[in-house]
Amino acid sequence: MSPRTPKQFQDIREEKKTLIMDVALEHFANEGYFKTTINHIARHAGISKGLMYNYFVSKEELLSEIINRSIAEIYVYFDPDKDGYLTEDEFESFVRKCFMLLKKQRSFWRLFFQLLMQKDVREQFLSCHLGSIDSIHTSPSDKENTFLSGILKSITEYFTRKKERMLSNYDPVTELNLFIYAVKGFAITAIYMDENDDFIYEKTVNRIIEIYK
Amino acid sequence: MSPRTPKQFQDIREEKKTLIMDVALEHFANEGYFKTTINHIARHAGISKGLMYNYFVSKEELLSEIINRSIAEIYVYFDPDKDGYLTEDEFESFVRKCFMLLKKQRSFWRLFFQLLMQKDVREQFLSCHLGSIDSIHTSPSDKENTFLSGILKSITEYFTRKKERMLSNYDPVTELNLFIYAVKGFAITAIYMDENDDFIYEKTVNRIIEIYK
Amino acid sequence: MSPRTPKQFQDIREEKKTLIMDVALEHFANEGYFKTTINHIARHAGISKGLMYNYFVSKEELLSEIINRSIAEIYVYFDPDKDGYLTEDEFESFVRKCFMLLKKQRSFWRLFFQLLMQKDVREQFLSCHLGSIDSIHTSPSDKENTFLSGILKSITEYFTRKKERMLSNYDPVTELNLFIYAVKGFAITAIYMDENDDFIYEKTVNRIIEIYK
Amino acid sequence: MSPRTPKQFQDIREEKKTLIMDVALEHFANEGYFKTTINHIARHAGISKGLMYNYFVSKEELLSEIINRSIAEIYVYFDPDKDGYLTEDEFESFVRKCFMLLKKQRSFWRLFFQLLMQKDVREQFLSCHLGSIDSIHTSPSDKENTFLSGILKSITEYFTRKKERMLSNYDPVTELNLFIYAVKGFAITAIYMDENDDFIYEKTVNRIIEIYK
DNA sequence: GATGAATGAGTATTCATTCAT
DNA sequence: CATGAATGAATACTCATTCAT
Repeated sequence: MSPRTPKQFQDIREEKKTLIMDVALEHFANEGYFKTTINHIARHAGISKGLMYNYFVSKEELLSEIINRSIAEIYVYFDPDKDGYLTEDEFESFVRKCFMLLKKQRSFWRLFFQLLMQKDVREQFLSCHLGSIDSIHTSPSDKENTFLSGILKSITEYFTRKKERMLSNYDPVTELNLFIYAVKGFAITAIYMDENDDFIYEKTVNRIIEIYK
Repeated sequence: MSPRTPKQFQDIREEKKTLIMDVALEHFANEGYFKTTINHIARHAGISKGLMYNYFVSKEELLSEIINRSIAEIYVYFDPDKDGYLTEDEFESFVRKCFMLLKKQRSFWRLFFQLLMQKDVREQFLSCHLGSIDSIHTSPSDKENTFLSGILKSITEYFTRKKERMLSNYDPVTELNLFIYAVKGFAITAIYMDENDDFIYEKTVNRIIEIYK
Repeated sequence: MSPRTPKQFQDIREEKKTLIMDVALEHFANEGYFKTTINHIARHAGISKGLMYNYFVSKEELLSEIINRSIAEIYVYFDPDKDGYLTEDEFESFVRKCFMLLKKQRSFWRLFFQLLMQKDVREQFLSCHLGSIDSIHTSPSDKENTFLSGILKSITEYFTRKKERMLSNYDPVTELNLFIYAVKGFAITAIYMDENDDFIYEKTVNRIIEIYK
Repeated sequence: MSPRTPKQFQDIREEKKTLIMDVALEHFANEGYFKTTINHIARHAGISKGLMYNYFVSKEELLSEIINRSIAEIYVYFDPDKDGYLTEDEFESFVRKCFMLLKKQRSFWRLFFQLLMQKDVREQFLSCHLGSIDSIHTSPSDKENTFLSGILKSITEYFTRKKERMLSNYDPVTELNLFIYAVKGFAITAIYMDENDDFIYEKTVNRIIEIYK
């Protein structure tokens, strides 16, 4: 009979928000952001259309929050308190973490690459995160982006250092790029593979480390 | 001012169809299939909305024909009258052709990867071509697909043969996959790079050949 | 810390009701009845949406009560225990009271004229008060409305009597109307003027009295 | 069988646009801008909802165009090629024209005053026309508005000149204002009176001219 | 009393597609 | 062939109102 406490309200909100975002991510990832209707999300989340707008001001903001949540997860995962220097073992660990994240966030990466493929969408939702995750190629100017561009810098240095241990015709930039292409290529392949095919992850990550460590 | 022959009519029709498809492809690739309206395409093609439906029964079929046209181009490009055996030089030539096509059909590949990223769209438009272009990973069952899966078979054999010339721990499947990942990763990167950056194409294709030939 | 008496409860209720009505009136008047949301009012009144419905059964009734309250204020202001006869000084006093009320109830009059301008709204909320405040013109049939139509009758008589002191071509009805037009015209102008521009009130009321007394 | 000519299309468009605007004005004026739905307008205009958007980009723009059309009518009516000087006969003619317009554009004026009564609406739709039509009181700063503020200036001068022919305590500004109040007051009364009550128009305009000429 | 989560009917707007001319 | 007016189903979003706690 007594009214809910603010804490209870907070909990309900948090829980529902998470539920909606989870459902929405799944549908955005599978059916596509544009083809997924608010109606559809609401129905699958077991709530009314109106409630959606109690939690998110618009479909766009729902997408935005989903992206930010996943990006934040990545940040946490990679422990930003690194100095810039990457040892060989740290490089290996970094690569393994990338593959781990790919598995953990399959749906997000499906959504991510999907958005990446549309000019205006990419500008609206991803520009603030690109220059980092998307890799060096698409927007080399955004280097001021601190966290992941920091990682990129570390890897670049790693490849430069590696050159000294290698043959003379070794071009660190091309090698770095190829490393990124391989990871990217695996990424867009893996996000559509059978979810439980751990074997190919293992094989791929091991071979990539073997080559580029 | 004699009346046009049936042949001329046919030519005009073909020409206009091509024009529409060109304009549509450009917009589909840049703004996205769903965000591009028929109206927009018609206006940019300099024709009326109604006429569009004289040439294509629906937006979907327009997309379908665009895809088929590009796929056909690829078929022609790769000379299907090969036996299955790939020499080293033929492999190099094949890789170079892939990169060539990537440049020639930038817009198509932008569209292609965009569609690939949405489950129902991919099923509707690409399933008949996948297992081939998309690579072995996504739909390994479509092996009956004759032409490009033939190429895939050739390359698989190529990598298997290569194993015999290499170290003992060499796994031809992983190596083949990595090769595909690299090409794919470069592809989705390149389609958004500066159009005229030939340099990076050159460097990348050379290094890939160096590694995998 | 003794439990509150029923009287205290009643007072608290009354106080809160007044607060809500004050806030609502302000927003209705400024942003418009339709554009003002219950949410907005509740937030600005520092209460919850749900509580609103503890005090008012609907948005419409909230409006209704606001109107009635202001009308009641007017009733009180004009001392209904008049006989019908209006002396010149009483006429002057009446006019000054009208202008006074205009200042005191600016927000209400803004709301009032706003509602007046929409047919169905006027019928729903104002019809029971019209024929009086709105003036004789809009609904001459409502003459049974006792209080303010009584005032109107007094003024009509006043103008009729005045005719006898005036030139022969004097038409009391036209003169009365013109008097009402002037007051009305000033009203809808004044409710949007700078709140503290007393000067123009003074000048206008004096001149009107000068002319029509 | 032959296709429509551009002229025919132009005519259809013009006709339909006018139809829609006429219907919309009527409903905006009677039921209110906010309460009038696009659906309602479409149904009463005998067209589909979608077609509305073929002619007007939004409900707001529909309103905007309606206002502009009426304002333009006013401009035409008042022959802007006047010098600034107003003779007594010109003043009379001006007043009669005002009353004429009031009759001709009853619906528009109902809409106009309705919009005037809501702060944000007034700013959005009327600000560009105010300072003139709305009269001097609401936005005295907009004097740069050329056409109707020109008229206002002429009338102001007219009242100033008139002062010289009158008693010493005559204040031209107050008198001008009272004139405007009377017209305004009549206006908001007349727009809700019986449409065919010409008599009261006649009486009122004659008396106003009698007083203020 | 008091809260705000939850609902759902309603609103403006879009767009592929049809069709009379 | 060619046009663009016309349609209507679908979509994102709003908001008064209800209700469990």
